Amino acid sequence: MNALLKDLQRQQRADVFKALGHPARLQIVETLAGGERCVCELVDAVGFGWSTVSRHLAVLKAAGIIDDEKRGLQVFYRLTLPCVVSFTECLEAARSGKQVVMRRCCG
Amino acid sequence: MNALLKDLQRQQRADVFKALGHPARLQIVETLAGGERCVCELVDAVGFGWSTVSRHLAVLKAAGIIDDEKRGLQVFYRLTLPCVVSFTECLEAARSGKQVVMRRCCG
DNA sequence: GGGCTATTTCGCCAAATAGCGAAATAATGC
DNA sequence: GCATTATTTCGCTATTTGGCGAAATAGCCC
Repeated sequence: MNALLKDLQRQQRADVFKALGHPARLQIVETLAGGERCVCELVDAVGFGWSTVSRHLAVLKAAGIIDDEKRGLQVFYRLTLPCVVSFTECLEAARSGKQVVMRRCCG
Repeated sequence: MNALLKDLQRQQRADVFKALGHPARLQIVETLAGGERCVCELVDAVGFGWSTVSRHLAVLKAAGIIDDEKRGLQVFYRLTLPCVVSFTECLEAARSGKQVVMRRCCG
């Protein structure tokens, strides 16, 4: 396989990780694990200003982790990569030394 | 559960993602998936200077993703969270639309 | 169209990150 | 102890990130 293509793929995967590498964005993902939410609910959940939350959402969306849909005045966000949640559970399990079987992949 | 404790846990998980959110570090993890490597091999693999690679390794180690062991003059690094590799495969599968069952968790 | 509400974009500043090369550290062999 | 080799730490600079509030945009209702 072409090395440049591999570099590009790696960069895209790195972008996914980078997007998840911030507590506020992780909390957004956690919240969305419970189903779609409008921005107002996410602002409540993470406790930052609207503009800040909006930019965090844009980062997650650019990485392909979430998706949005406008309905009326509100924009609703939802997880497109639910395996992220399985993986965070796996990380927690690794930290606590518990044995856990990872759930199904998103693919 | 205590909210501050939750915040701390979230920060730690975010640190894991953040550590993985750089192509050079992702390439290091990929390389280590094939077994332990000394720093010189990793420098070859990622194509940056020694000091830069060393700092990337420190970031990965601080996040608990890799571990090191000094033997003689060389320092060998190895993966402590191999599920990271399963997860990146899952991400790749999600991108390409393939169905994949995620392998066992690290815990 | 005008006013209201939900959300995003912009411009700013402070802090963190990523690269480099030089200097410091550590283990080995003479 | 001194030279050599492998690696890390330090000091520097350029770039990116993350917060904010103000302004811009978009949909709805009158």
